[in-house]
Amino acid sequence: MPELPEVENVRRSLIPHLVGHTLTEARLLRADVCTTENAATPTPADLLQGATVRSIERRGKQLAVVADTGRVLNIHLGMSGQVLVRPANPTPEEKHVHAVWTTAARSIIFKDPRRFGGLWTFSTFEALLISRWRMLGPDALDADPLTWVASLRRGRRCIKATLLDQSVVAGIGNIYADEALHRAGVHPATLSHRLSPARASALGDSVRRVLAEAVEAGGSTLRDYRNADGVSGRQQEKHLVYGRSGERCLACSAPLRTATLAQRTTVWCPRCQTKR
DNA sequence: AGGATAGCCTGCGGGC
DNA sequence: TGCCCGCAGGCTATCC
Repeated sequence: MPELPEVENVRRSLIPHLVGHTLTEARLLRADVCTTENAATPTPADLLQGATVRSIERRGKQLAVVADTGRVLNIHLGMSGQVLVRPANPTPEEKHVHAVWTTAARSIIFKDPRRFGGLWTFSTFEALLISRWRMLGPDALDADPLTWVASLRRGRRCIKATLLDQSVVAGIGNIYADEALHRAGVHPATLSHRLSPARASALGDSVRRVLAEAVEAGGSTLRDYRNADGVSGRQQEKHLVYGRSGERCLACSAPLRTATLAQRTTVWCPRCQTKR
């Protein structure tokens, strides 16, 4: 569920708790959620114990906590991952907490029931860029759309699959793919190579608009998503198609259609969204 | 090599 | 009440 807007809100909410703060302790409670560069067992130092946080970066749906030592902790939330701020004093038993960091003022926990997410440690930011982030396309919000909009027209698969492909453009998940397609009037089953340059450009604009709007609304909370301070998002109230299977289109009142596309539940309006 | 598919994992809601 | 099943889905590995 956490897509670009949710991850960006986690990033922003973490900054006051982490940037400029020293991590006095880093504890890994479940070793298999964390991977190091050389596949060795992660040490507390790998997890930034003793370091001061310099910045928190994001690319697509992934975060990178950069320490003043140059070390980097890459966090991917997957489906159910959360980074949450807790009081400094010992927290009551909480399920599915896999890592805990301590600062002078707070504890920060990584919690992930479904464990589709994880942690990756790197000795430098460059090491992250040439390994895990090498397969990510440009960030859907931060990058110039000219760098990726033309790529939406490549391939023989449907445009929904292309939007979800993180190597084309990074940050779009199932929710915002459907929302952007509806806003652009593009049918999700349109073959990517059949998309006209003008429609690809319009779709790129829709992607950016819906993501920017969602960031400002604090992301979408369907069930679990919260920012690091535990605050829910409000963008789910603005969804035009996602989660509205069987209901009527808010733009034209035609019954919305639902099908599985690219192995994802896909909702669209058969009247507003066309293949050409 | 691009693209489709299976599998990972847990919680929840519906049906019986 | 309780059990079972289906569903949610980001990403990697594997296959075609």
